[in-house]
Amino acid sequence: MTIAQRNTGKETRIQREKREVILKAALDVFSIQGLRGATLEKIAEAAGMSKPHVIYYFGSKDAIYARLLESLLEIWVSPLRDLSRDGDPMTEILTYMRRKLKMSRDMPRESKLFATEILHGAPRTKATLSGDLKTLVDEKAAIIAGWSAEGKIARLDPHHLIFSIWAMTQHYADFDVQVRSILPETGGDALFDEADAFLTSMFTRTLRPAKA
Amino acid sequence: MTIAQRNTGKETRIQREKREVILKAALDVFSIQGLRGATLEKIAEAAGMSKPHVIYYFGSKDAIYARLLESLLEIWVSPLRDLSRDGDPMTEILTYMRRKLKMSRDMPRESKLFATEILHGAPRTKATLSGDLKTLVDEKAAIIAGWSAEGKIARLDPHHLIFSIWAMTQHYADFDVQVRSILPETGGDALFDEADAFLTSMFTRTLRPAKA
DNA sequence: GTCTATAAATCGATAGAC
DNA sequence: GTCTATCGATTTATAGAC
Repeated sequence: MTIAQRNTGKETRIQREKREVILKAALDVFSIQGLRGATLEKIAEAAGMSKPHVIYYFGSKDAIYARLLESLLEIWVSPLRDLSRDGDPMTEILTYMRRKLKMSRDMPRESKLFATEILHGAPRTKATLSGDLKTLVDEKAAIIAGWSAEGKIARLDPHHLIFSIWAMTQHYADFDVQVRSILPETGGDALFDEADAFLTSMFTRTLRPAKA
Repeated sequence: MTIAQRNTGKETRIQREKREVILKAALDVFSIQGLRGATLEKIAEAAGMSKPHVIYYFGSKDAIYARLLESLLEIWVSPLRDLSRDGDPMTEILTYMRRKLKMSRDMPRESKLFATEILHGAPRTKATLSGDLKTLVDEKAAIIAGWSAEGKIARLDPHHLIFSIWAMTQHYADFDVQVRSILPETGGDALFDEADAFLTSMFTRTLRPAKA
């Protein structure tokens, strides 16, 4: 009997640490190979334990994948959640863009995992997308639309503005292989410094209200 | 013995049509399920023939996938190839963006196939990315840099400008499930009309040269 | 060329010893 | 809790009849 089956909600420190080692290893494998491309053997090897041991802690391969997605979702939307009606409009939006860009820099595997899930039709997350996520995006889009109406930023579709921030920041994580193949060798975080400068400039020009 | 093995280069009209039926079916399956998620059985079913028949025409599942990628690459970069030094800078770049957006609208499966390949590390295309594609992008980036230097468009990093066009146009194809989950029901091509308007506005403001 | 039947390999999950 | 050994299901690919 696996822990997953008889678990009553509590777990020891050892158990929690084991789970974290497995989740970390699984993220490495899933983010590059995808759900079907990843095998229990590769995950077990990356985690430094045997296949049955991995199953013992999570019950199934799908359960690991689902757990990863679930724990990722809240972190993933937190920058948008922090966008506040009370701040300076331009600062709020640029800060949101920068936080998303930093997440792409610091959590590329998480970004890829999420991208693969949506790319393949989001079978596990579709309900969340059209539920909680839509609610959050609509709420923040309304704030941005308000700023537009007040003339504090340019008039533009707030939903597509949010999409554009997602697209451009996540692009540097999801398609890093392509980006780095084309760009001259940029050591370390230089790529993201360049991206920050470019995106800051682009969104500043896009958002600046037309002269009255 | 399969056709793939004894093929000497020539093929009949019937054979070509069969291959195209299989490739079309394979694109449907691969683009949603990925390379490992797709099975020969699903491809055969979508193509209306038996599993061994599919193998008979292509030799292996991987060969179908590789062929799809290969035939996609040239079409995929053709809009960038057409960007001309001799045209009006703003028009050339906006036209490029629109052609990419139309490709996302009309060829979403191809976009997803390519996205998945790169996302998973581009094991089959990495050489092309850092070879032919890099050469092409560098060449077009130099044209854009020239326009910037002449003051015809704003000063900005031409490579990242090209990345931003890729990111934002392909986003509507690759992550359509997410986009459509969040946006109010927009029938048919309305989504892409909205995207066109938004991106035209965004890139116009970004590219407009600062007043002298 | 096209099929049914099946071989061969892979993989997720389980059994059971320790 | 952790392992080795292995089952059972899935899947790619082949054999061989027609």
